[in-house]
Amino acid sequence: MIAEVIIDSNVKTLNKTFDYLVPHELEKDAKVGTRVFVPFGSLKNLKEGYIVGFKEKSEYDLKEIAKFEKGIIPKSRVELALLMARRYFCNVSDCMKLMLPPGAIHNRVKEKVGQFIYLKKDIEDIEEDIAEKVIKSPKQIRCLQMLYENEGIHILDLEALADVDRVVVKTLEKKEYIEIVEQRIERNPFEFKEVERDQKRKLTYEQQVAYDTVVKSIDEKRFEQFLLYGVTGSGKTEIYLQLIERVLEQGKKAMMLVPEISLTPQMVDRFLARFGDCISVLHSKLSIGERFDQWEKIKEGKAKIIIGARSSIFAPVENLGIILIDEEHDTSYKSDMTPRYNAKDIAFYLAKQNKVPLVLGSATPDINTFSKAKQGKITLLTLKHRANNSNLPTVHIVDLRNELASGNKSMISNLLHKKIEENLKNKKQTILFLNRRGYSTFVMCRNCGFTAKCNNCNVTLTYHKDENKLKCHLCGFETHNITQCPVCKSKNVRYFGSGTQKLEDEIKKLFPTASTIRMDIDTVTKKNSHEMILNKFKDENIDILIGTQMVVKGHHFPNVTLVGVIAADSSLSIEDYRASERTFQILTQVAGRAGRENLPGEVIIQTYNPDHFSIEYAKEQNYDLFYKAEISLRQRLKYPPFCDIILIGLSGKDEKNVKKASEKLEYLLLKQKATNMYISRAIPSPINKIKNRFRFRIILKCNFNNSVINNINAVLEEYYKRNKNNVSIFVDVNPGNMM
DNA sequence: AGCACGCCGACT
DNA sequence: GTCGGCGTGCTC
Repeated sequence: MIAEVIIDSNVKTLNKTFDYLVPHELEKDAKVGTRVFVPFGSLKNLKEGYIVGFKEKSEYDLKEIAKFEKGIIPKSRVELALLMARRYFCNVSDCMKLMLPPGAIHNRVKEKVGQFIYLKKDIEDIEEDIAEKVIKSPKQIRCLQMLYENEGIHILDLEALADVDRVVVKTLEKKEYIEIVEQRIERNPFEFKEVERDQKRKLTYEQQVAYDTVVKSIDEKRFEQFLLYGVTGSGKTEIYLQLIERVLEQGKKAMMLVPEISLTPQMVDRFLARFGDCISVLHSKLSIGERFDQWEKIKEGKAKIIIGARSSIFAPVENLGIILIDEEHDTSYKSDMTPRYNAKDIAFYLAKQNKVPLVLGSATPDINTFSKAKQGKITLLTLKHRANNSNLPTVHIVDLRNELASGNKSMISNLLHKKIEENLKNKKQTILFLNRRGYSTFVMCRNCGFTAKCNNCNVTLTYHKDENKLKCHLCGFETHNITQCPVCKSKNVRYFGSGTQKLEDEIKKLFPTASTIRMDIDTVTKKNSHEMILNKFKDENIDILIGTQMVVKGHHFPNVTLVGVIAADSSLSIEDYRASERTFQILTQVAGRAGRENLPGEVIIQTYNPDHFSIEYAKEQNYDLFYKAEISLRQRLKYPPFCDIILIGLSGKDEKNVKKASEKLEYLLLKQKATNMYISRAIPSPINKIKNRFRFRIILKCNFNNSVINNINAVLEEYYKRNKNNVSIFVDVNPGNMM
């Protein structure tokens, strides 16, 4: 028996299978997807690898597989990994890692075991011993009596409950009244949670139509893509819940992806309330051990519903009945690390394979998705009305140019100031949104023009006032703040560009009596802290919440009636063809935070571009008009969805080497040039140095299809065959950001 | 990536 | 003679 093995390595020249003999006695353990350890070359240590196939004969002089590991990757996932490697231009082993249980890569995660206590004698016998004073110690008696009701309790819980020491329990063990048994514990992230069970809600007519359409595809066991397009509050989640219920009734499982940030306890609670603990949640806040247990629960088929962020799409779920992607426009579905996959593409593949529906939901769909819906490639299901009939908030646009002209230099316009004041008086809450953390975005010497830059990256440093430090937001570099210019020694050093810290400072000055809370990466650090801040804001009725991106999503605060967008232009000015789309989406979402129940909401958007269409249509909260304007622009400029953008990035420590490498690659690409492909020159990336690595890039514009995939793979192969240098290359298809 | 191999100059 | 520098090539 000969196994084809993929070696665990990200070295490009090793991205192929190697043949190994399977020892006779282990033939039954060898399956596609088995993790193995093999002797490789002249390496001292065994190399990790994965079996991806078998063959009868081999032209090589074969070595034997040295070690097998029990855990295997399902065959279907191995196939997926092979496809992904080709499509995302990376090594198979990079993709295979996504399919492994969490923690299986570095620190070996084990099943968690604990000591559990069982009675070894009958209760009557024990009571007799107590009566006859065979045991006298009150602590021991308390301990035993506690066990009458709680047999199988964890040792720590017993100690706490009976208020006794470890020695007491151990003594009872020695006297053979109890036994201590080692058992596996499932690390349950829902522990201590008691959620009231919730009932199915009656669907509105619109919801019912959407539900019925998807159910048809479920019942007919047929792949179909749906876009559930509905404004905030139109009841998308209720449809998800009922579709999942339908799938469960048929004995199948459901997978739902959500953006990492909206994977909040409130959302999970809603699922727990409806379905109990047959759900499995995967997200970054879980410990590796907890994630490992969730993975096992899925593998064993105990989890019927899997909810998780991007990487959960690879969870080993069998017998899928539906895949749902909530907030499908969210950028977190695209990975910006190798493998640079898009979870939506993977979901599409899996749904098709399993012949099940794929439901994408959003209030502000991705332009590409909506375009497909318009073309009929995706079935469009529209929810026009808010299920609770609450009104959309009133949106005001403030032209910051006028503000400046009238002498207001603060970050808060006169209108926003007035509205905050009113809100404070009425004891209503306010959210202020500014998508920039820190105090000032850059520090400059007014005398000679020197700006403080990162030592390792070609970017300006951000001033953080609370630590009095300058920080690099790309690599984490920190240095002390400067008050004197290091070049010309002038003391005329000034701060420019305002972040959330400065905003908080200003608010405290303008409204000294108001309570504030700030939420950005700097305040969200410890476990659950994101949630803690939001709960504090809600429960303690804090007047003003100041925050970045993360305040935008998925929460509803019944007492928030005012939302202020401090600088709507920050997302508009980025060098990305999706700048308008991002701006519209974020403004619409942030507006959705205001006035959700019976209270009318108001939104104030401050901008230097009041006439920009993404701001205008965000004011009207009119996605359809925004789409029309944006799609015609994209068509004219030939941007997605009218073509795909492939970014080939090169980086290395030696600038000359990287430049040379990028030019060689450009040459090879031009030589192999497929028809209808635009190939840019090899040029330095917009940020040409990150973490001391110089960066060059080549951009391709074309229709990304099989022949393009073959083409690029062939070019890369030729490049790697001829070049051995310290330049690393990545290929990103429709990257999440263009920097 | 690692590691061996091989070719070449320097040095006990 | 032999030690070690690095360029090249292979890993089933």
